[in-house]
Amino acid sequence: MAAAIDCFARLGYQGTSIERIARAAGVTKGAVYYHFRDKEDLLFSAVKDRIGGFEKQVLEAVTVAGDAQAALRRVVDACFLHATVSNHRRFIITLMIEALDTNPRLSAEFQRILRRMRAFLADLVRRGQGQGTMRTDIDPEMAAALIAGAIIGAEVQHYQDRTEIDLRATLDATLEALAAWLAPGGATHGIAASGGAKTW
Amino acid sequence: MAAAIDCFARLGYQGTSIERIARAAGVTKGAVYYHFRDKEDLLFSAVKDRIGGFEKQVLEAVTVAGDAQAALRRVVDACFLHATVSNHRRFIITLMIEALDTNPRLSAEFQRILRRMRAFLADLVRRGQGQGTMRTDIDPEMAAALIAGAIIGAEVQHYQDRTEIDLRATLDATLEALAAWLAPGGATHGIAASGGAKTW
DNA sequence: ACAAAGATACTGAACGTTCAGTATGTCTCC
DNA sequence: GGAGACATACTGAACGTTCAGTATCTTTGT
Repeated sequence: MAAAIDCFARLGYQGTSIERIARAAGVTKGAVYYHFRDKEDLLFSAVKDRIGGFEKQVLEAVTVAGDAQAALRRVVDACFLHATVSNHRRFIITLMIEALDTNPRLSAEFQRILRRMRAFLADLVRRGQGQGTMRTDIDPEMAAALIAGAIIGAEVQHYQDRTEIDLRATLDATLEALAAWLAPGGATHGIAASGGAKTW
Repeated sequence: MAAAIDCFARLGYQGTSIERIARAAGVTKGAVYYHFRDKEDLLFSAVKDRIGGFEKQVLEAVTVAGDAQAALRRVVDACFLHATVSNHRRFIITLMIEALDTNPRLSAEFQRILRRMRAFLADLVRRGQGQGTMRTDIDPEMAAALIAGAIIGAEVQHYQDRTEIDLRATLDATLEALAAWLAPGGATHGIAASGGAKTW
């Protein structure tokens, strides 16, 4: 299944043949079909088993903390980790885009994953707003979409151009930019931020 | 070729059969092979002819202006336009990701496209810094990567979840966030919602 | 003015290959 | 010796590609 995830992440679902996965795993096609009903079963098993596990790990590793800004940093760190040591993040992005109009069921699965991610990030922003460390005139849902988008955008560019886009540096800069935007005191219109503002 | 771009953008290169393109164009497979040497030729022609045209149009539409912030807004607007009225933006993103490990030549082409885009955005930031409307302690190249990433991330999420991610609103919020980050003197200014030029 | 000659745009039917899926054989360990 | 864990050989369908043939325009010679 690790071989499958790697192949799917790099070549896409349609670009990966069962035989290729089998060879990468050091077995033959028959072995694959012994463990999985068909190609789609292998795909979904990979998504639920590994990607679901990764997602859980990321979210759980963060809910412990108190400071919203620090938690945001840890989310980004977790994404960086799973984008570099394994191919889990690229798997999600690649398959997500490929599945859009070709596999409605898988696409719905990824929709749920991204929604959970955004809901989690929105909660994080709400927490920051409650703590007074984040602007209150920003919609948490929208902030979550921007944070998720910034991470995804950084990853996509990194996968496409590893020599020009250093993922670690780009994600750090992304965090900095998000912090500057989310920091209280920069309200454009509406409610002024509450006190205790501090950059970190 | 319009039919090919639409199919490629939605189903990917490997997910699109020549016959599907032909049917979408109201002809048969033979007609496609009369105009294009092979499937890859069709793909590259589509990239160079249409996507290159879009890119040119975006860059030209912006170089006229003086205000860097307004120019940034127009870049985003152009991306929005080509993401909604045609499928050009989705074509780029979909094919870019699919090509990474499956079509080195195409991947190099997209690498050049993204690099041009970032170089252009970096120049834009440099202009803003020269005008005193943007912070000078930010690396223009890095800012360009973040801007491009934010746009790409917004688009990806929109394609994946059109009901939750409104592209126009998300891009507007992205602009606002970028403006808050890029604004000189810490966080004092945002960008006014939609509307004409603004003094900074 | 008009027909012969050729270019252009396309059709429909093949062909070769790839690949998901299946059926059956083989080995190993309890 | 039988069941689990594979390997091997094969099938059917889809797909990229080629090609002979056809219809419609365009040019040219008389």
